[in-house]
Amino acid sequence: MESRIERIKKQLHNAKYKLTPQREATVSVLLEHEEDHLSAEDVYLLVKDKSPEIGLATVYRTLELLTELKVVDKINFGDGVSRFDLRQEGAAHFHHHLVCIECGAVDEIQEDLLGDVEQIVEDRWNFRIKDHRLTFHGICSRCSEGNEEKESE
Amino acid sequence: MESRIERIKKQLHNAKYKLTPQREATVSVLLEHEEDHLSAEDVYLLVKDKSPEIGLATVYRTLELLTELKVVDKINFGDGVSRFDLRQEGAAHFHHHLVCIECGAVDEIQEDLLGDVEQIVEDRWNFRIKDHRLTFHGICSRCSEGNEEKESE
DNA sequence: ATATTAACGACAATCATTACAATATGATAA
DNA sequence: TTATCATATTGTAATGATTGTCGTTAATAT
Ligand SMILES: [Zn+2]
Ligand SMILES: [Zn+2]
Ligand SMILES: [Zn+2]
Ligand SMILES: [Zn+2]
Repeated sequence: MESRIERIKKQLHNAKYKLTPQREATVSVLLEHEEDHLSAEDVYLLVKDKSPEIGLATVYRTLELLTELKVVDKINFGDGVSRFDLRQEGAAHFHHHLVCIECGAVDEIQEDLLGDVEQIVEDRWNFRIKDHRLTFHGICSRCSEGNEEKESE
Repeated sequence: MESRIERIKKQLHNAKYKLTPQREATVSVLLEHEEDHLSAEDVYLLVKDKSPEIGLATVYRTLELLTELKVVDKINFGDGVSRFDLRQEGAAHFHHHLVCIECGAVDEIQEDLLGDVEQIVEDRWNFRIKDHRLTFHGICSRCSEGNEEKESE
């Protein structure tokens, strides 16, 4: 079976784009950091390790392109920077996020969970849903476990 | 019964802040545009009509303060600016949004709808939810009605 | 080899947001 | 009243993320 990067290459070709060395380096950084939520600057710094001559503008352009092709999703957690998240292969919808207001950790929820809600929205508001963004802000399991004793204060 | 602005004034006082004329002008602009989703710049321009001497920095600080007090919620629809939305009085949670990718309209969903989902997230992920952001992107009712005939093309 | 064109890299420009320094306002104490 | 202190404001400078420009490069077609 072909690799993930091969399939992304095909997606690019279908849309008449090439997988240049810079684009390949960028995609491979994203693949190596699938768990993370990197900003453009983060990606740039990581890509520079492989391809020191790459320019920041190219990274921005590549991320924009990948967003357009829905290879990545662009998301904003409210801290002034856009972050880029590889879309699960074949996933119809973007996954959800848990942002901890204590430690800043960002966890993912791959389960859809919104099926019923989306049905209601489509029906009651007559709105044709194409995409969504769902983020919960709160206290992650690690932070609340560590501080259980403080509850009684 | 006291007015909305009176109650906001009390909230400020409880937190040891004053409702200065500039803050009052800003809040009143927000009240007059409850349906809209204004950026800081938008608010600034509107407030200047009432108080031409107000500074942009003051508007930013006031919006930050109101966000802290949960009088307004700060939201980002992915177009590079933060927008500010008066929180429904007494609402436990922030309302949801429908963003039309055709015409750009932003509609609101005041219903909670997420009760079950939040219960699942709290239980399965052991995450203590404090707030959320839910936005659907798609085609609004007005845009899909107007273009029904195009479906058959 | 020459022309064409997509893609690059370096750097300038833009735009939202924040930081700063000087001034004003308002309450409190001498 | 006058001095003092804290808070809030203003205009402006600085910052930081993102986008635009432009001359160059690299791959492809003629
Ligand atoms: Zn945490
Ligand atoms: Zn994610
Ligand atoms: Zn529309
Ligand atoms: Zn709203």
